Amino acid sequence: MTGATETTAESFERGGGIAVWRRIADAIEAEIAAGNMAQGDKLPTEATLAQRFGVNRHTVRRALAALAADGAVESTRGSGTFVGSARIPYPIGPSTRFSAIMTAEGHVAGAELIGAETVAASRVVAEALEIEEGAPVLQVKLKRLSDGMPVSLGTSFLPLPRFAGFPEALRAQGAVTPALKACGVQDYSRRETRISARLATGAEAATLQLEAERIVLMATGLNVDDAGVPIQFTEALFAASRIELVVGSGL
Amino acid sequence: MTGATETTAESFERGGGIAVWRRIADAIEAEIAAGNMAQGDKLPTEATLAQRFGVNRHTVRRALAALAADGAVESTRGSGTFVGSARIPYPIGPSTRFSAIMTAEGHVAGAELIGAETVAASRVVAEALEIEEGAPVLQVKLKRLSDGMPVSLGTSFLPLPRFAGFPEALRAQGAVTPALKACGVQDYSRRETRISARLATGAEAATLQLEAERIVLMATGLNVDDAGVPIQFTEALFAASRIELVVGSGL
DNA sequence: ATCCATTTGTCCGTATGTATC
DNA sequence: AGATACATACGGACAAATGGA
Repeated sequence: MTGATETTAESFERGGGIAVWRRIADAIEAEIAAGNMAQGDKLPTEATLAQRFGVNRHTVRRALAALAADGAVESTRGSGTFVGSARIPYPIGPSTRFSAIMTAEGHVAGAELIGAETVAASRVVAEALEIEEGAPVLQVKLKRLSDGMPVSLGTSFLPLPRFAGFPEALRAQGAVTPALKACGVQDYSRRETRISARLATGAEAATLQLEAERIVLMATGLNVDDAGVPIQFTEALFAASRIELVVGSGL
Repeated sequence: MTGATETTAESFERGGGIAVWRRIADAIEAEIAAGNMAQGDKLPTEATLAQRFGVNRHTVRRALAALAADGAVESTRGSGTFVGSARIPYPIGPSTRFSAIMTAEGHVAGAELIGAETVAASRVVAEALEIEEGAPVLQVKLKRLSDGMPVSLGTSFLPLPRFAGFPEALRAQGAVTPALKACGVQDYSRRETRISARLATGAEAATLQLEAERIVLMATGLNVDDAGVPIQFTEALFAASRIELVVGSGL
């Protein structure tokens, strides 16, 4: 941050078209991108930055919040603000297997069943699974971990009665693929994935161990068995600061 | 918003574990998701919401900012805050042609060349294009429009001297595919795409006609010609509020 | 075309809570 | 225990854009 210090004393005045906090955010980001700061380096304190840029501490906070949203920096109360770390690549394709992906990347994969209940299929779910609206479906929520850190929060809908035994099998096996196999699905593949991005809700941020106001990538998709029959409509949430989705190649 | 009004008078007190602004954001979002409000409907004013939830106007503003980041709501100064609109699906695959996608969706496509200059290849670009670091490459920036509204902001790197005539061809043709054809590329395909999400920088927000602090989807990828030779390393930015990326099927 | 009330946008200052060191 | 540092919320002031009178 030393480079920007001297030059910015006069340049951050109010009313210059672009908001002051935005210019400060861009300045800090540029400093990081320039390679002046490495992963994990501690930024100056908010008070210091405020003095440096000649603004109120809240104006600096707004800039830091923008950078923290996508993981460029990470703030820890009582400790400080630090330069964020790189994202784990996460392949998306016809055959996406969480455990396989993570172990291939050198991480320890894990899945934790948060909840399983029978609900009536909404219009969207019914259309995807090619069943009637209102028909009973199994809603499964699970959290996926990499090295103990939650990376994804998934909500799946599976048709009943075919997958009535799925939750128990998942609990016993600890992973989705073998649990599906226990329900008679030899193999399955992803037909379509839709990717969007938004901010995490309060509950989502809590389960993903994210601070508030963090960006999540939302991937919704449909899995079909080897006969082409829809078996699972999924919505997976990824912390944008930890994950990067990879599409293509021979996946 | 009428449903939440009566029940929330007492429930938004400070110090309840989750931040007040976050609970307000979730409450408003739930109202919208419940279908009580349609696209384009006007929300109550910030002052009204503040009074309703029994908090300061700034606390409401923080909640609305979170909802505005991903397009759930849209605020206009002097006018008010409105429920946002749906996203346009954007297929990503081996053969992604912007014009074709947009016209198929019933929109009028357009591309505007923002800038073209010769730069030295960075490490990342050089690796992707399989050339030497520091070798001259053509950097092309272009804005893509759908119905006059900017939807994507792309930065491409093309090897030189092969594509020296690309900018002129693009200006003449108005679209990428024919411009590449003018450079001798009969056909090309996408080898890999990496998708991440972050907040737009000040400059990006300006060119995309986005308010500050909006989420963008970033898709970086490599295009290769029919001989498998890398011809274009691209980074495309999409406004998350306007676009939803679609992967898969027979694309 | 002008004025004016309304409404959102930006920034400052202050107070307090809470986690870390 | 105390100092430090980030998190949340309040209040005030003014700017800028809108829209109706």
